[in-house]
Amino acid sequence: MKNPDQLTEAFRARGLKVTPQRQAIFAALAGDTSHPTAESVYAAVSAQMPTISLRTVYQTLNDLAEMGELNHVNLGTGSSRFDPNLAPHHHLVCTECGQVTDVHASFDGLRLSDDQAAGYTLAATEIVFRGVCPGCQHSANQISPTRSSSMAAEGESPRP
Amino acid sequence: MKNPDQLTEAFRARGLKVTPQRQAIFAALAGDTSHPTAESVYAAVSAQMPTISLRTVYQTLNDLAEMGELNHVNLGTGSSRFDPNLAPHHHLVCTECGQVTDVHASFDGLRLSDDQAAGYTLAATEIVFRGVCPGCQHSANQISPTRSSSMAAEGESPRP
DNA sequence: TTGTTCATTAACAACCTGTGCAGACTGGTT
DNA sequence: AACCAGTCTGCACAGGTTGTTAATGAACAA
Repeated sequence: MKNPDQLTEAFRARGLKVTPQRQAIFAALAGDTSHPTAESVYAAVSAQMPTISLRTVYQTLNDLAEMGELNHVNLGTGSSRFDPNLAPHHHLVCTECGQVTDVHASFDGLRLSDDQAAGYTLAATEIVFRGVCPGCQHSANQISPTRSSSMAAEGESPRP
Repeated sequence: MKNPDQLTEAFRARGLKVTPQRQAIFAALAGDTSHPTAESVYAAVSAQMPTISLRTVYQTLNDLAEMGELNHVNLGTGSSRFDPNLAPHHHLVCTECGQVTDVHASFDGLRLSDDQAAGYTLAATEIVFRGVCPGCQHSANQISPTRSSSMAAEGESPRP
């Protein structure tokens, strides 16, 4: 992800204003590798700027995604996640808690033949590995003898 | 997907009753390769059985998914889709209309090394190819000179 | 056949994620 | 300083999905 100053430039270059709210969001995203949801970005920014609205966070994240400064990923965990990591990579998703981990690996041979492509104009290929993260493996062993309810926590702390 | 009779058996085996509603849903799913949403299953079944409730459709689809007779897929098209195709396969998703097409191809070399797996216990690997389907390519050329609004139609006919 | 248990329906309400909107406000420029 | 396009906020609302409740009905075991 670009650093906050670069994002500031990118906004200015497009005639978009650089407000304190946006800067706070840029700062919250910088170096975040947790694939945050809009809610969790909101939580992080709210700590510094309690008056910011969730609406603004959504708006800014969408702007960033539209500008290509952020990837909008949907991994079936219930809410969209935003990935500041622009390098090509794939994801490992915990089926229990929804945690997402980057997989830095490139896979060759993922090209579709013409008839497999069924006439589609291909734009992107995403690979999602699903499994149980180390944390949930432990919880499963220690606490719950049966299968814990799947993806209840979304990998985030509960909202107030 | 198993045929309706096999699903009937599977339900009985679990002590679940086989009601006309459930049978109608089984029948609607058999041979459906369109990755229907709950709504569209509801629409199909309603044609035969107008009194069935959407709630029952959701219930039965979830039951089937829980039993492993159906895959619950979320491809970021706005609503969950249900895939009766149990054979290992991947998906091609239209970024414009949300249409989903199966890709019957197996890709080797998709194994993660231990450190790439980051301690996860891996269960599944999904590949999603995104692009524009033939239908949307035509519409884009013929009707709208600009980019049509993305995924508005969900690939289904509008609801009454 | 009967009885029990489970399923369905209807009509809501609730929930969650995400967006539309109106009006107040402000960054950046003149 | 003043202006205006662009922003922010708060609220309402929408879409998808699930929970509830009560009353009715039907499957299936005995």
